[in-house]
Formats: sequence, structure tokens, C-alpha cells
Amino acid sequence: MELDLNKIFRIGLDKISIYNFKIKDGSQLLKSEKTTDYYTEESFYLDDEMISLNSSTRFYSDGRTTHFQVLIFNPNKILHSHNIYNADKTDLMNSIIKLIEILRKKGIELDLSDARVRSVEINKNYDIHIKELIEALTLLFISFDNSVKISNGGKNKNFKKIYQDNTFLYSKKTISFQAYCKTSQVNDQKLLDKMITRIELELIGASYRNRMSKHKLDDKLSTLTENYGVIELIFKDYIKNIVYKRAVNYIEENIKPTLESEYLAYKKSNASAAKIGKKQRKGVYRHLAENYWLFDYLFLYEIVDKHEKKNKNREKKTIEKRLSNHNNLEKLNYLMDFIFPQ
DNA sequence: CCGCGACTGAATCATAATAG
DNA sequence: CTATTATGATTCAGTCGCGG
Repeated sequence: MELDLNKIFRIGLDKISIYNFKIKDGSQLLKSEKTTDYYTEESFYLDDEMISLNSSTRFYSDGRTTHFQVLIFNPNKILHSHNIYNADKTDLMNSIIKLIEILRKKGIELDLSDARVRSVEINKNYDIHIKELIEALTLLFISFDNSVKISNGGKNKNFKKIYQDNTFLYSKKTISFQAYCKTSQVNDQKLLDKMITRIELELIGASYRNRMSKHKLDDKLSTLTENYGVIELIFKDYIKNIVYKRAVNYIEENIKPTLESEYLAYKKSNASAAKIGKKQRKGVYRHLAENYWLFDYLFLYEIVDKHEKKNKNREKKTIEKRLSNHNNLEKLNYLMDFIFPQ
């Protein structure tokens, strides 16, 4: 089967979880009971590959009872049995219709008319190997304190496998932002023959409600289907005003000033060495590239423009020849292109 | 206009540093 | 070790502003 590229590369939904639904007939659900010192919990649930359904009630020893329910599904898995695609509005609505049918066939009647959304995963895929984006992605994640990690996704993998599993992750209770190699996550290697990188934003509970309320919308499932475009707006807004802003700030506050001051320090030490007849050290650009985060060779152009008097053009040529492979601004722009339309 | 100093940047030279 | 490259320093021609 050929994959539909449009469905892969558009912004859309992946996993969604829902609560506040009614189970009109749950007689076919599995049942489990758990007792602790404080409560007895009675759960009705469904064990299904594509749909996770759970409705639980806790009876506390002091007489209180609490209810918890969640329905988690992936529109794309329901429709296409894989989640390489990102769901648009039609996909979401069709998957809900199909989900209700699937449950009905299993003897479970679900009423979603008052359902509310607990969390959504919004994705954007890129037709590029994650290794090409390592520096640009590192920049996007670096200012989220302590939240950058490279996951090897389990033990005993060969190097190639670990490498493919490179994952950038920022995760808090109500929000998770990550980038990873989608291809290595897909089980059927024949299905997806490209190396796809995915950027994913998951909004959970309060974050979802807050983001929706900025657009004067509530968390009802029907609100989402009726205002589906908000998904893309929220995603773009988060990337632009939080992720990208932090990245630019890191460049301006950290990367550029470091390069400039180290450049000047190197030149200064050379000048004083010359005065007392000692050897001068050559290779500023090499020194900078080896000891500091260069990120992009264009930053060196700025320094040369500012500080080099005599040999500006020659120095730029040298930089271009030696270091223009450090072109991460280009890659950052490629990643951000969808929020800054031409 | 002319001539002078200040300034630029390209060409050239000299040497540190690296490649082979 | 030699050849090549990188880069500080010097030289030099062109340009600008300005007083005369």
C-alpha cells in the first residue's frame, strides 16, 4: 500500500483521550477489583489494541466515592491501522464513528454526546533523518531546564538502533514536547521506507483547557470537532512563542556572546604574545569550533564584520570553505518554516 | 580644483599550523 | 620531513572629507 504523503506531512492529531462519556451498555467489559487500606476500586475496562477504555469507581472507607474514566484512541490507527498519518477533522470524526461501531460489535454501547477532551497529541512530521537535525533540535530543547534527554529506548540494542532512537523530550505533568525518529518507532519497516522525524506536542488536562480557552473554547469533544482548525493554531502558537522564542534567545544571550568574547580573547592573547616576542596561536575558527558551540558559521561572519578590519573578505572565504557545513540556522528555519509562511 | 591625512580593502609577505 | 593552508602584518592604491 502506498502512503499518502499529504496525510503524513500535515499538522494533525495523533492520540486523543476523552472522559465524561456514558456507557449505556457495559455488560461485555472486563471487570477487576482492587482493595487497599483506604479504598476498594472497581474497574470496568476493555483490552483492545487500538482502543483503551476504563471506567473505575473508588469506594473509600470514609464513605466517599470517586469516579474516573478514560477513553484513549488513535484516530489514525483506527482508520489505517498505523499512526504515521496525522488526523484532520474528517479523520477524527470518521474514527469516532468507526470506534463506536467497533465497540457496538463487541457489545459495548458508548454515548459520547457530553464527552470532554482530556488530552491531545498534535504532530508535525519532517521528511528528513533526525541525525541531520541533531544540533537544531538540541537548540530547540536546550532551554527547557533539565529536560533534554537522549533516550536509547531500552537496553541491549546495537549502536545503529540506539542512534535511530534519539529522542528529545521535555515532559511535565500537563505538557509534553518531543522530537524523535518516527520511522524507528513503526513496526512494519516495509510500510515506511523514509526516515521521518516527528515533532510532537501533547497537551494534558489543564494545559489543554488553558490553550483552548485562549480561543474562547471549552474542552468538549464537540467543540474540538466543530473548531478543528484550533489544533493547528495552538501547535503553531506553542512552537512560535515558546519553543522558537527560547531558541532565538539562547542564540542571542549565549551562543553569539560566547563566540564573540572567546574570539576577542584569542586575538588579545595573540597581540600580547607578539609584543613580548612569543609565538602567536593561529586557528581562531578552529579553536572556536572545537571548544564552543558554533551552531552556525554565519555567526562568525558577524564577528568578522564587527572586529576584523583588514582581511574581512578573505576571512569570510576561509570561514565559508572550512565551516559552512555548520549550517544549523538553515536547518532551524526548515523546522520552523510552517509557522513562518513565505 | 588641489593636496593632505585618515581610512579601506586587496595584494603580498612571513610564519604558525596542519596535512600527507 | 615537505607541501599546503591559515592568518597576522605590511604595503599600497583608491576614496573620502575638508581646508585652502
